[in-house]
Amino acid sequence: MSSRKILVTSALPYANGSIHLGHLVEYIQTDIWTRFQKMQGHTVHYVCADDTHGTPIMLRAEKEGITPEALIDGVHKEHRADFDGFLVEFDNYYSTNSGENKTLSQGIYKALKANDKIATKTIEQFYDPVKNMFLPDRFIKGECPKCHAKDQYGDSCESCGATYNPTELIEAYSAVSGAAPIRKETEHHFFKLSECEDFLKEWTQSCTAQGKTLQGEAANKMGEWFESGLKDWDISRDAPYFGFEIPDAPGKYFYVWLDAPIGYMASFKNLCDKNGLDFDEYWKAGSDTELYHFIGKDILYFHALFWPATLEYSGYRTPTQVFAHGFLTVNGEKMSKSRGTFITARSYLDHIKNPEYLRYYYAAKLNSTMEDIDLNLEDFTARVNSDLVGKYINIASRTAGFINKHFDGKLNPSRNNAVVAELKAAADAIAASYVAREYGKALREIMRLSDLANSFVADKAPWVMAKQEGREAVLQEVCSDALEMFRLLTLYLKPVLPKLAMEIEAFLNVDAMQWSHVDASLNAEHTINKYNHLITRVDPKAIAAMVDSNKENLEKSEAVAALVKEEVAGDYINIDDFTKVDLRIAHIVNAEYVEGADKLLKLTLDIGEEKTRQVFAGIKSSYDPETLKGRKTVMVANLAPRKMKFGMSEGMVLAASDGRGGPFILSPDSGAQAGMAVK
RNA sequence: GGUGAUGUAGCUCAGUUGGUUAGAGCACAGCAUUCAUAAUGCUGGGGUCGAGGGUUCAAGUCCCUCCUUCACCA
Repeated sequence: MSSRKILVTSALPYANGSIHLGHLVEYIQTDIWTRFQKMQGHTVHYVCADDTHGTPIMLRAEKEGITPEALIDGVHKEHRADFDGFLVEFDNYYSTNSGENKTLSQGIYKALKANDKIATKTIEQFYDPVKNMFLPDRFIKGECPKCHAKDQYGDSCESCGATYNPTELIEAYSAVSGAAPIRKETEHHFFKLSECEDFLKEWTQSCTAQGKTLQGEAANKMGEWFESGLKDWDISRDAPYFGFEIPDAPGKYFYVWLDAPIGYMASFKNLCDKNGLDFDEYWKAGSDTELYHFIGKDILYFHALFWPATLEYSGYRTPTQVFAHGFLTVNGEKMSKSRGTFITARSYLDHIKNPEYLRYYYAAKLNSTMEDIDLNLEDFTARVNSDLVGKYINIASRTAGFINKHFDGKLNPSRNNAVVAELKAAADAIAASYVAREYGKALREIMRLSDLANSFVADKAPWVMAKQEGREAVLQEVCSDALEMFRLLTLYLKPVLPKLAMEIEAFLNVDAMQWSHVDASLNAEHTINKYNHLITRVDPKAIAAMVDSNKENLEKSEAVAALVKEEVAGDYINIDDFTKVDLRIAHIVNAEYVEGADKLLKLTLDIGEEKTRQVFAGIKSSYDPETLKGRKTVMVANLAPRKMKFGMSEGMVLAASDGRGGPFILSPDSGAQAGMAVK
């Protein structure tokens, strides 16, 4: 067999949250595929990385009071541990916030520019005047223009499902600062996707030696997008932004979706540098190596349009195939925090422990289409227990004892067992199913074969032979044949159950299984080790506990959210919203003018903490600093610190104003001491 | 709203280019078995294949209309 060179990727998880069972569909799907290809003897590299850039990460880090780098470092460790826990075996798991990625992204940008595929255009965008940043749609909230639900996101209404532009929101506000966003012009960089239509039309319909580039459904979807016309792709964002600066445009950064897929290349580059692989062999235009991307159907647009076009026009090879899968539902419904079905990888590992149950179940459900798959928890228990424990493991469990006890572990199989022959004959069909990502089909066939094996044992009834004089040879033969069947079934299941397969290799005393070992056999005189029970049944109680614990985490916040929703019917907030604001009595230790500032005074406030707080307050028009010194007032103590032109502002003092005048700062009655909470 | 998908036994799903009485696993019932961490074998009950129309000697499969559920809409 000729060895192919294959590079495989899974989509990069965003470094903003934990891995959950929905993510795992893809990683398990990809991992099974790569493990299968490796068993075939091909050279396979499976790379992935954390997707680390963008506004949400920048803001979350700020909220937690850490640097974005510290945030993504922590998440990276967590993600790695989760993937390890589910036996997802990356050859390299990297980060998009890497030197390699920066170099590649900038290089690709320059190449696109040299190819006249970059344009600049001034656009108008929402801007947060308090936070001094442009706001992505999802950070603008307001009242739905259709159903008038409050607090809806800038792109669509969760209440009535309407979609609209953020400009249509009523009383829009920034989700970051709460300020009313203003519209502001800014220059953005665009990738001229509209000029790539001919190439993309051809690419999306193309076919390689390995099959069609896109699944049928995906190609249909492309057709739909072509029909509505390709628009240029906005690839820049303004500072502040956590990402890579665009080489010739200070203050402009690459949009996270530009450098994320390049992260595939960067992760591989990093692997090449570690292992002495040839990067160019895999990525140069016209490379005869193979490149496969596993993705969710939601990001098809990025991987079937932007990505191949980016590669094509920057002088790299394009993907061999893009494989999109559907989403996960749990018990037939979208994963839900309140139902406890929003299950994190960690929570599964804590409660169910064995990752191979889930790998098996997903595999049993997976096919090559973009259909959603359902994790039905009752079905999960029944299926894993019946298939894995009842059928498959049972074959060894019911025959190994005889070999260990009566023959000291020594085998003596028959020469031409019909069932063994049928199992071997199925190898090609099973392999074809794995290649085609029809894992469900592969497993159905494997379970059919398991039934045959059990049937064979039942038919021969070795337990009867064990009690009869002079039938030792037949007993040994029957049990040896059964174990040979078990060996073959294990080999077929190895891509799905790698850890169990390793344990069985040790039990059977054989080398690490390769697909070609189908043709081998457990020979006479081969000795197996003592059989220890290999897996136990799923405990329904553990499932219930897992669901409960996921509910628990969220009950509070969900309940509160539900409450808020009800109570906020008018223009009210509830007490929980109010208590989020930490108001304190502040003693004004010092107040001074700020050079260069028209409206600000710099206040030094004592709120009973070790250090005083520095706050910039826009009250210069009403107060002489000298008159403020020594006064007491009220400040918001838990407002996120904000970097201003003149330094950090670590809070906000309260002041009243409207058209009739102001601002007037507040004063507490005598007796209030610095640091007292106001509520 | 537009588009794409989806709807087959109580549950989870197979059903290749239309071709005998629509299949599997689980669950359920009966029998057998007792080697196997209650596992296994055999048998059985259970479906007007979302609804209605049409094409055809023949439709779960092709065409039309409607309904359900889901996703996507950069």
